[in-house]
Amino acid sequence: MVTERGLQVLRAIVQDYVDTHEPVGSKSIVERHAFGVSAATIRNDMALLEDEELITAPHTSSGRIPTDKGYRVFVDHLAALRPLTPSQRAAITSFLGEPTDLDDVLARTVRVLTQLTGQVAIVQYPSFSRASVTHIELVQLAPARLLVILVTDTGRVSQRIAIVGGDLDESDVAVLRARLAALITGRGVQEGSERIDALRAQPIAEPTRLDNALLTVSHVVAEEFEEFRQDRLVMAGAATLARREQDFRGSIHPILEAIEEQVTLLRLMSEMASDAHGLGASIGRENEAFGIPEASIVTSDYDAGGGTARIGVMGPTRMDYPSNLAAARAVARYLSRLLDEDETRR
Amino acid sequence: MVTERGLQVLRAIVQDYVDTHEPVGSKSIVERHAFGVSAATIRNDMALLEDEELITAPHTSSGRIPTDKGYRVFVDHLAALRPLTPSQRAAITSFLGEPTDLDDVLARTVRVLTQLTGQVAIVQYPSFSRASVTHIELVQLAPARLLVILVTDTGRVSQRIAIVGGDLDESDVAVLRARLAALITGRGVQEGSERIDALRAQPIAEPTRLDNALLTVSHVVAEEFEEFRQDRLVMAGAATLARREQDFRGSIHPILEAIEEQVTLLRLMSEMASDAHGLGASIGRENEAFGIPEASIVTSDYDAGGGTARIGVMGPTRMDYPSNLAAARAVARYLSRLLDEDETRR
DNA sequence: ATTGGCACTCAGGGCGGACGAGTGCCAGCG
DNA sequence: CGCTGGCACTCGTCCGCCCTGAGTGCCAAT
Repeated sequence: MVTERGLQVLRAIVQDYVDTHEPVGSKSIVERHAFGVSAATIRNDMALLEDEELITAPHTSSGRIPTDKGYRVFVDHLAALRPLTPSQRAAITSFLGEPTDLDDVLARTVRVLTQLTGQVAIVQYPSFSRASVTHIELVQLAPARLLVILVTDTGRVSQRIAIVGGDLDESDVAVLRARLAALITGRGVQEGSERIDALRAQPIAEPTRLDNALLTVSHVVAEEFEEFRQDRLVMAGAATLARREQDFRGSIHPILEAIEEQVTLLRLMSEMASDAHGLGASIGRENEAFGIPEASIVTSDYDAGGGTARIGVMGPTRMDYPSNLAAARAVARYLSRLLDEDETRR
Repeated sequence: MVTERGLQVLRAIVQDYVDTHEPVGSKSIVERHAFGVSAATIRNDMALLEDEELITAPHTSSGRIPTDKGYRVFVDHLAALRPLTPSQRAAITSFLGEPTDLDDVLARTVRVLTQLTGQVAIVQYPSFSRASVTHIELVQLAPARLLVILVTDTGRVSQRIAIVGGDLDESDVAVLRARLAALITGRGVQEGSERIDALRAQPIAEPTRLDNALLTVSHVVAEEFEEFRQDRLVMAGAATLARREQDFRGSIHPILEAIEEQVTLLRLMSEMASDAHGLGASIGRENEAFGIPEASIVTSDYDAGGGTARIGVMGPTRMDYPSNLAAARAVARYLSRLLDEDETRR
């Protein structure tokens, strides 16, 4: 059984290892931490920790490094979030500045988060599945080309081009616009999407030119709804990975792949659990199914327009969890407040 | 003076070095290439090439590697583009498939290019500075919030939110829309931008509520014009860099930085010269001012809506120039054709 | 101009010993 | 019973050494 002091030893090992990037020996622990016991005692504790697979020795006569399980115990029970420095807080406020639109806010957010942590930062877009459509607009670009614009109450705008079969005139477009508006404005994404699908499924005996156009456009609208339903990510800080090359034992290739793929990370971010404070962590091998078994991600939930989404930090398993969690939480809080103001002002 | 055979030796060195990633010795040259002379003769030629700083020896008794200058001579005088294999050609057509809008086409393009070359691919958006505005649309999201949408004849759509001082009703929005439309539809980006600036500079003695709103909105329009004037890039294949880590002597950090910065690469891509065939290359230290002295970029121009833009491939100085140039050219040609069809069909 | 020969250089690999950080274990102590 | 100092042991790392081999530059001969 691991004693209370044993856990403190684990904490010390995690902290020192993250600090120095070198296996931690019993002697250096008694030097750097005031345990009030001798190195031999620490060694006994370490033997127990090793039995529990919380730490491991890279080779027989070397210090110990935490296992993934050790990190897990550390973040769950031992980590006290490291409060941000005043200058870090200042950085958040000044960086985020005056927001214009959602894209802009999130772009700034991801930059401030990578700047604070020195790691790859990830920001999940608020889920739009609960959003509702406030406007649909058709703009005729050419006789047979319509720009289809959807706007939701969460501030997201999406546009897509529809190429209809035959040429339309202005009144045709007006008719289409009115019909679609009646169908989906004020509806939630889910409901709107269903109504569009129903419309498209409905067989028409002798479709007019306009019916065909309506079908084409509603196909495009369905695609846009599909896009709404998919969450999106914005990321920054990939360049910081190069500095941490040797932290990823294999190579940074899987990480860069994951960044480029997005979809994988999206799933990972969505599936992670978060605690009562909205914080979460997924450590090392826990991410194996996502192709990045040597990376950890810490996340913090934030509120956005009724729903909730996540921001996170991705780095080597051997990252500084307390600092990164604290940074994510601070930025998430600020972001929630910002979006809330935005909401009320709207 | 470097002889004709000397240049052939340079070509052999470049080819073999790119192939093997190891310094090339005189003996291996006579083995792999049918020069019909002895190794000693090749050595004499190599000594001359070294005098001209076209090749260099990493250490006293080792084979030679090309210098940046050597690569330059190679691409300018010695490189015959390596034709694509049929399966590569097939990949281009099948990947690009049926285009929907510009964003989509370019996203596919960049993916096919990174897939063909195994390097980082870069696609420059067509320049919109010669484009003209076909539509301006205002959508009222909230009493004091307008979504301002601009559409150009090159198919680009931009949207931005304007927050006006006071609340507006529907007729107010209609007035604004009409005034702005009269001002800029049909105008080129340059001219439209000037007219907007003129409007904003015009002093108004007693501005009405609507005048103020017009000013705010036109400010947003000016920002959108500014965005049009800035070119954009889309990139892919960053993950391939990890495989090539040791090719970049220092680290891949500067490359990742450049990818994340975009602005630098944009300038680099814009400033590069291209030859009569629309091909260009910027090699190693020639990119020093852009922070990536160990990378090369090869580009090919493509035609898009009257103007011309570039696609390119970025990789280590020691890249396979003939293949990459050929791939860029093939994709650029296909892209030009695609956009041309698109244009005529519009 | 080309070539075969030859002495020379030097990076890289393998080997062995010294070093030292760190461990496990044990007997003794409070 | 937990803690401690001591001690033998392990093993990775560093350093110097030598050897090998690829490759060079130079030169005299053709």
